[in-house]
Amino acid sequence: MHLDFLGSLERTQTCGELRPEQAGADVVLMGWVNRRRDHGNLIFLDVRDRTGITQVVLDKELDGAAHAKGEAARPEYVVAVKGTVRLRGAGLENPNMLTGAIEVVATELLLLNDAKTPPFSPAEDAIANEEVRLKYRYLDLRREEMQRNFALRSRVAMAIRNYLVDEGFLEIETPFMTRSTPEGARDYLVPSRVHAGNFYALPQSPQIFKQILMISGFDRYFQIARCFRDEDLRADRQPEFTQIDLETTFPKQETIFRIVEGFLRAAFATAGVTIQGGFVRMTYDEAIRRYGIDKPDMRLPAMVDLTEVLTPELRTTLKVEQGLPVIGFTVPKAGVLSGTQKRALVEEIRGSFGDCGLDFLDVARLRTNEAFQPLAEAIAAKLNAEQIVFGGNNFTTDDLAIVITPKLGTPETWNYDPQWIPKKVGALRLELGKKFADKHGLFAKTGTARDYKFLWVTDFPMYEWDEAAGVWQAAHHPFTSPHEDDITSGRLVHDKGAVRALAYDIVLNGTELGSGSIRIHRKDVQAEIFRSLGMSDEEAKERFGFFLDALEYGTPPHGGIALGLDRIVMILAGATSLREVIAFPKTAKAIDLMVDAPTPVSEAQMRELSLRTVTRS
RNA sequence: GGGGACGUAGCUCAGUUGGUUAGAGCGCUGCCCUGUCACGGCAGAGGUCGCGGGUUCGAGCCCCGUCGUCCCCGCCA
Repeated sequence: MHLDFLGSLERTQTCGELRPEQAGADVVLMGWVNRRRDHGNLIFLDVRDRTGITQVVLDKELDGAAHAKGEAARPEYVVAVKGTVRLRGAGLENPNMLTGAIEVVATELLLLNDAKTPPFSPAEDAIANEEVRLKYRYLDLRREEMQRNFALRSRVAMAIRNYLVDEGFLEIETPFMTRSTPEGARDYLVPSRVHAGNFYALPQSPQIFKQILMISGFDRYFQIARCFRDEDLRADRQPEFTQIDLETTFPKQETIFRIVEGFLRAAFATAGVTIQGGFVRMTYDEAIRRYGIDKPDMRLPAMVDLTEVLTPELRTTLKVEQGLPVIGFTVPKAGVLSGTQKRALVEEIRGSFGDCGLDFLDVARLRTNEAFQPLAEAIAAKLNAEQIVFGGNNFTTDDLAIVITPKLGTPETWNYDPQWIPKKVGALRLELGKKFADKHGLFAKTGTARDYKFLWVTDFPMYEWDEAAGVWQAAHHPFTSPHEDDITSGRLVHDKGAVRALAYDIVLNGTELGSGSIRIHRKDVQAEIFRSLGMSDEEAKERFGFFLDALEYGTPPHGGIALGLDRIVMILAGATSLREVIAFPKTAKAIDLMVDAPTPVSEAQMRELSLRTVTRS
């Protein structure tokens, strides 16, 4: 195989831009062979780069040398084409291609590089399995969909940068090698060569640094920052991920909300999406009560409390214990279920609840039984009202309604934690929502604005009770400020369970996009929080001494937020895994299949770092 | 740490009750073809049925173990 050098040839156009207006022009295109169609004395080469595909014609009669090279060309060869743009003849246009009205008649073809037959073709729509894609990531990334995802990611990041810079934010970098910060995840550690037995930690977030930057008087900081957390992966969780991290001095919650809403509108605009209307606000308590989760997916109707609807008489008929809570929800457009389908669904729901003391009645079934008609109608009316509030369609027989109530002989569990029932039912709501997604179409990635339901969840509890350890833990991180009146009222000391944090999450379609808070800026309040978490002064000093020192030198009120860039892009790309928007992601076991990391290191490297491996039992 | 799905040709998959020589489409190789665009025609190559063990006269199929990928729970403020 003879390969050509580029010589003095320069690319004049990309493969996606030629139009009829350029007919007659002499051009030079460079790219990969997407497909080759060989008709003997006439060969078509589709040449691809990231902007698109252009059809190149190699005619033996017009140019025998170019044609001969075209015979040798194979998919994924890298070529340079010198030729003339020509309008395609009548009936020969390809309306499916942006460049389909023209073709380039080659006068010279250079084979710049050959290519082994790839394990899968970047030109095909069908995608290979995840393992092969990740091993040959460079080929997978050549696919049009992936090229589009990363172009989108670049535009989104740029839109956010521009917005924040315009709002007076400074982009400042913070260290990758630092010490453990107070997030709750496991750290990735970096051994120190100079200080045997000591380790840096990779940041789980730049939390403390950005607060220090506020103390330093930078007023407004942001960073598109890489963060590292050594926890098990999910489709929406990678061990290293990117946050849009920001902090400002003298903020109200509203200040943060306005900024975030502003850059999200800008970011979505670059993807061609106009965010309609406002961002819904909801307290944590309301989110749990109505959705059973702290990140509600509002594309589905909320749960409704039917406790009052079940009158004592109905409870007797239905054998539902008096006074116990009853929760209902609907799955829109699930369709009228056959008896068999209903029985299967019943079994499935029982299975998902397991032996946990919840039972359910389904309205569709009740409707067929005259004795239960009043209940069915009451429930339907109640669910209907709820749907109208959220702009959905009216409840019809196509909609599946599920009503959950504790069983007779309920275990203690639900009684001891008032959130237990709504959380359980909320999980079922999502499960069924996914199960019938094809029917209701509410999760479809159509790109229309109404598919994006934004939500601020506010007033998270400051503390959560750690049953195992028997102590109160910070629900957010220990620099989060409580509501001012929870401090002045004394609740901070006497009623920890009721203390609300000035913490907020931004949620989109059931995904937590970001989380932030107004921080503590006073040393006395900070000390009180540490004390309330059972942390001694010595311990606080040991872990955060430098930060407590900084707090004493004129710390302004400040607060901020961090949003997952990967998740934002994932949703905008219509993808269901972060791997689709991270160029070189890791597998569920945190392995990079392309570079094959992690690996053992040499004995010499280990010795230099004063490390030895031991077998963990 | 736990649960589930998957693993058969380069890729996507089929493979019946355990029974002859494990198939298809795409891709690949060679030849033919001047208007294709998922080109077409003819011919051909290509298999450690993830790996190890077991049951059996006989295992892609059954059993045990193990590895890998994916999804979920725990975990991740």
